[in-house]
Amino acid sequence: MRRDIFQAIADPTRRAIIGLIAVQAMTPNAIAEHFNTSRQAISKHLRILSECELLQQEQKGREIYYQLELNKMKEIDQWLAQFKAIWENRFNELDSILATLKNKTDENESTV
Amino acid sequence: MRRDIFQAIADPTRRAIIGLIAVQAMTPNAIAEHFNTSRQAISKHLRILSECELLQQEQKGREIYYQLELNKMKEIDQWLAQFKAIWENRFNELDSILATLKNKTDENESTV
DNA sequence: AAATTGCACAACCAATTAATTGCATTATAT
DNA sequence: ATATAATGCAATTAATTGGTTGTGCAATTT
Repeated sequence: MRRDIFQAIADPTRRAIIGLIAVQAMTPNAIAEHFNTSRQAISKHLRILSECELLQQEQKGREIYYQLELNKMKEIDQWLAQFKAIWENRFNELDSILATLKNKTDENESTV
Repeated sequence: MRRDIFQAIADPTRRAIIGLIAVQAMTPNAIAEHFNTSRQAISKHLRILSECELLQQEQKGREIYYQLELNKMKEIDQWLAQFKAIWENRFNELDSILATLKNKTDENESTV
């Protein structure tokens, strides 16, 4: 059982669940109403998300309200950060290339 | 065959490959040297990444240089944006709560 | 107290995955 | 021309996944 956040968000149903409970806490039944699978299947997804520490849960009588643990989501952002660094860097490089080209053009124009 | 970027990054080996070729273009053999699996296994991962449009490739003789298509990586960032919006919002809420508390305290202090 | 509701867990099953081994193909070196 | 190197593709296999149905348990409702 690999069980990390990247595997958690690999499944489209789980991503949809994450989207739902990011906004407000919901019970498994309420979540299941948004999909055309069984409540048990949703329960399984919730267990996986839970094992990845992506869920906060609050028991209220026989109902359990699940909500997204937003802090855990930041781990994805942290992984992405290294690539963001690269693409912003490339963008800057492109920028300076364009600037150089523009200067060249300006020089040529001024000599015409 | 689901084949989206989230499924692509679910596999730890693929994430490692992505990390490698983000910096510089590499051939399958060169990539495979970083792992203790067969070259064919890496080739398969590359195909999956390619099907997700995560790769740029450049043929040089019999070698193929693969590099990461950074723009595609931004799709993950775009998906994350909705949650970022929420967590920044929560942070602001917390901020204002703290501010309110502080004001209350100040008031109390001033009355003492 | 009995029926119902909300939930988790277990057993099972089909589909998918990631890996391996064994080719085939094209480009380079001898 | 022939051997070798770099790569992709196909078949096979074991493990994992995502789903289903069935069961049990605790909290409500009647």
